[in-house]
Amino acid sequence: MKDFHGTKVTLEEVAQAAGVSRATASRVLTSDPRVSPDARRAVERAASKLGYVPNQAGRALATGRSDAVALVVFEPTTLLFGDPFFPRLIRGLGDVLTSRDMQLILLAPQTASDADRVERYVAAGHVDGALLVSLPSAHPLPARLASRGIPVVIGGRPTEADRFNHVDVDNVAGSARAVAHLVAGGRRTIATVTGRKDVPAGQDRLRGYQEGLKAAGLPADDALIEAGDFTRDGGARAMRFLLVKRPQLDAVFVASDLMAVGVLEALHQAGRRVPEDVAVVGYDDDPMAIGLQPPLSSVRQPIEEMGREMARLLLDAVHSPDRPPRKVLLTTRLEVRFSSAPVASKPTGEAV
Amino acid sequence: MKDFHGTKVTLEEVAQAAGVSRATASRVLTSDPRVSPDARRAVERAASKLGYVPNQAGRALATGRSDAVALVVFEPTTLLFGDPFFPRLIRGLGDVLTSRDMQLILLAPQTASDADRVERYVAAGHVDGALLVSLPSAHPLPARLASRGIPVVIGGRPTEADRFNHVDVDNVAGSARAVAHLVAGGRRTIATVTGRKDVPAGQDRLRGYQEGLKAAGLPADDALIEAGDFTRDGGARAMRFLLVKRPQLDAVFVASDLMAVGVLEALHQAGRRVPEDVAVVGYDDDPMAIGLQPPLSSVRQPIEEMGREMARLLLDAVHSPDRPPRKVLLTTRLEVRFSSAPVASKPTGEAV
DNA sequence: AGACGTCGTGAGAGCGCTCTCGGTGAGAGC
DNA sequence: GCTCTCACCGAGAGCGCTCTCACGACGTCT
Repeated sequence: MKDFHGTKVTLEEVAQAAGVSRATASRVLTSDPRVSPDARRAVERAASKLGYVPNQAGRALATGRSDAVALVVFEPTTLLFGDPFFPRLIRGLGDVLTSRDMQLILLAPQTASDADRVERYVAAGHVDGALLVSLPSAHPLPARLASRGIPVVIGGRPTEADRFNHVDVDNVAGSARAVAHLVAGGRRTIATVTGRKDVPAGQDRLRGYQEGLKAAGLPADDALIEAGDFTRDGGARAMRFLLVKRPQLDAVFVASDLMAVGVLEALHQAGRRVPEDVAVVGYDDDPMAIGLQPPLSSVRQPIEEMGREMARLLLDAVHSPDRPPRKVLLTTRLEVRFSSAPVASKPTGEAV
Repeated sequence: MKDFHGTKVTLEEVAQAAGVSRATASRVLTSDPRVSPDARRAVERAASKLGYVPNQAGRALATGRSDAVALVVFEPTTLLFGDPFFPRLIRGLGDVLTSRDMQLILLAPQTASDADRVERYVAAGHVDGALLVSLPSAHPLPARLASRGIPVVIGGRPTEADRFNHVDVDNVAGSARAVAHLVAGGRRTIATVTGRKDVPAGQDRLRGYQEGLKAAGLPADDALIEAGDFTRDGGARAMRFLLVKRPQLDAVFVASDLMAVGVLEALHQAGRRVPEDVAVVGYDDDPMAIGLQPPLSSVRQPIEEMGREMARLLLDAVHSPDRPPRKVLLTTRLEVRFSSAPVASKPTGEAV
């Protein structure tokens, strides 16, 4: 069964060993049904005896496909590896890709020249299509790839939403839901620490917050909005500003759990109790949320599902290139924990 | 300059547009010096005008090389993405790979069948060689790949150390150094929380601890050794056991920073002050070490350098396949912080 | 002036595979 | 007994590239 050679085995040799032509051997290996059981068995035995593995380059050249897709992540590697988002996304992608025997290739361009490399890499036919995530807004790459006829799927909301396949999480609805929950818990002065305003997720979560307030009939107040940057320290800083500007606030919606850690610290330092004085809801449902003091309520995104959906969209696009771009919107779920427990004094049932 | 077509451009078309033969065009693109300036210019202009990108499959088939290497990580994706080791390793690898215009392909086999996939992937010529890290001991993959004539470099200490190229960090020396530092700080009853005994790093760090004690003339005491598992909770548990078995201990050498977090928690809960009552030194110099209470002394490994060295070894092996396996041992550095400050009462200068 | 590089070039083979096309033999249908 | 499927198979083209080889055009040396 095992091979003990150092030299490459070709299909020709397998065919010879099996006593058939190269064409028949190829048919067996591509599981073409038009082969007799005898021939099939002979080829399979010869292949396994010789330790044959089809040469990827030859196959790719003949078929025009590579059976691989690229996941292009526009994020510094340090962040990439710290962020629990990616293992979940990759698991989702893997679910559908491995079932179709396709490889996932991770590319993390760090610089502008890296991005050019990625374009060349993809255009060179290394992969059959590209999945793009955390794409800076108005980045030229998707249009470039599309102009080369390469299937593309974007994770998140792209700038020109209609031109490309994309799957997004409904950040607006998720955030509005979080605010509604705070309102239902008897909170009335609800602040927010936003994400970066230059990324769609940041924008959408802010919009959701505003819509949530409006839906509850609460007044908009710009002093209740403070910009964060998706970092822990940024969250702490924003929270300190909020406490100065609006000391009477009784709840905060934070656009990411990482920032929420900073928020909790700042509240603790300021002597505010959570959730008695101030309720906090985060976003992302980071695994650490459950371990925080107090355990953090958070909006959970269906990341695995997002991965699965992205992979499906891409495979469809590879298979039928002329299909118009599609958009998939996934819904979130609010994980309620102690950090947003209702105020004890005031009755809960006022709203919702 | 920009292209505006959806169809693939071939070298033939570039050659035609430039008014030269395919051979000359190819020479330009492979930067063969034997081309006249005129022809070179013409080809370059035609290529950029048509947005030409060489087809990888064609090139690979003709050259037998793919200009890519695989980084095979035997680790669950969740751990992979949580571990600060990998971004540092990848940065180091990238340093030398990108300078040679080679791609890094990340493979993270999760199951036994995934490992088979990896073997096939590599054997199919997708990559010119493989870098293997956190390889379970006695895993068959390196031998399998080697028998196929595929260059391999292992990160860490492989089971059959002499058969394969590998680069390792001197865990023994690093651990011994940490113990020496504790001794120099006036500590005399030094415990250790080990890593997993089934991985080389765990074994070596324990050995370094033992050698450090012996070098200082301190007695070996098995009750001062408690097995951890490289997790935070495992560290806390091990520390609690140690406190029961040897309440008089005045220092702990912990085989990883993550476990050290648990150790610090357990010590805090037990009412021991760090470093006044118990000094602690960790391993890995995780970025969080500096943010702990108190800031954690830790053994820093030259991970980036390890990556660079691995890449160099692999490229050498790709270039000259018959070279015998080489071994590179890298040294560590001890980052001294407050968690291992010397005891105030006893004078420091007793040893070293 | 002839012999001998050197330089730039094109023709063409060949890398390992898939896939179309045409052919062969066995069985079904008349 | 003849044709007509139909299942199976082999020959061979061709995917896009690199690289060897041979060749013409110069320059140089004797």
